[in-house]
Amino acid sequence: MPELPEVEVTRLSFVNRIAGAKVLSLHMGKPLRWPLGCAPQGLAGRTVRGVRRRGKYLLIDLDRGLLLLHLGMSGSLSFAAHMPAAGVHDHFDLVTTKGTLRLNDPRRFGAVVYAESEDASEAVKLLGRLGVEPLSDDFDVDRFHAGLKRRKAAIKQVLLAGNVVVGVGNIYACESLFRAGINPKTAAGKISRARYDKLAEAIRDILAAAIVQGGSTLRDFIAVNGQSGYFQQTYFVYDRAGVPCRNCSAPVRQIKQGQRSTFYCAVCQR
DNA sequence: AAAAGCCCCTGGATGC
DNA sequence: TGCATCCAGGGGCTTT
Repeated sequence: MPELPEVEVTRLSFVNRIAGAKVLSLHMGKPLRWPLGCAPQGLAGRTVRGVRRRGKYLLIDLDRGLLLLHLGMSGSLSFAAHMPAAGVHDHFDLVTTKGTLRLNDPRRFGAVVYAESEDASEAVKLLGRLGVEPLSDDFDVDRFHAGLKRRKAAIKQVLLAGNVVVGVGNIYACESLFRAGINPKTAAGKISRARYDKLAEAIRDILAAAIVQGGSTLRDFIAVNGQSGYFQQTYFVYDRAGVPCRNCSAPVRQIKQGQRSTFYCAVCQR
């Protein structure tokens, strides 16, 4: 579920509370996407230095090593000084001196992986192929445009792949392409520099606005503070199949691209 | 190298 | 009410 804004809102909600805490214990429930990659008891005594985000991954820095955490489709984190007993979908608890960080993930597409450093193979395997951060200064339109010149795949799927720009999932890909007026089926290499300008701006604006609004609330997403997001109230196309386009009133279309639903307006997006 | 398909898994919505 | 089917915020891996 969680795309970049939801992951970032999650990070912001507990980073200040967990920083400086000492790890007391670590507990795993049912298997997640990958094994943890170390003995859980081996992390006891380490200190949490901070929490960073890279794409949709959260990086929990310890005084030695780090935990890479991914929420998959249905994962959510909570942090509390007094955590209730684990439920059936709670599959990871990091118990610290300041509270417990818990991953609830019904579908278990999420992951928690330990790596000795960001350069260790376990980390490189997950982070190495990731594209540029859309909210950083590195997200440069010239490179965005140039890097996609020879790509024949549909722009929607190029965005989703995450090896050019990270963090743009199904919702924000649909919304960004609508904002930029680009048909999601257009080959990435056939889009002009001027339109990439609009697309980059749309991605930045929409992601930033979604973070400010607390992310999207879908089936599973609730931020750590228990507040749900409000971004979904401003969808223009996502999950609006057949509903009149907010801009031109033509019915929003739903198609499949690479086993994922795409929503778009055939009039506004050409 | 790039593109397309295939999975992993559970639960909610819909339809008969 | 019960049961089958479809669909869902991701993304690594395998196959073309």
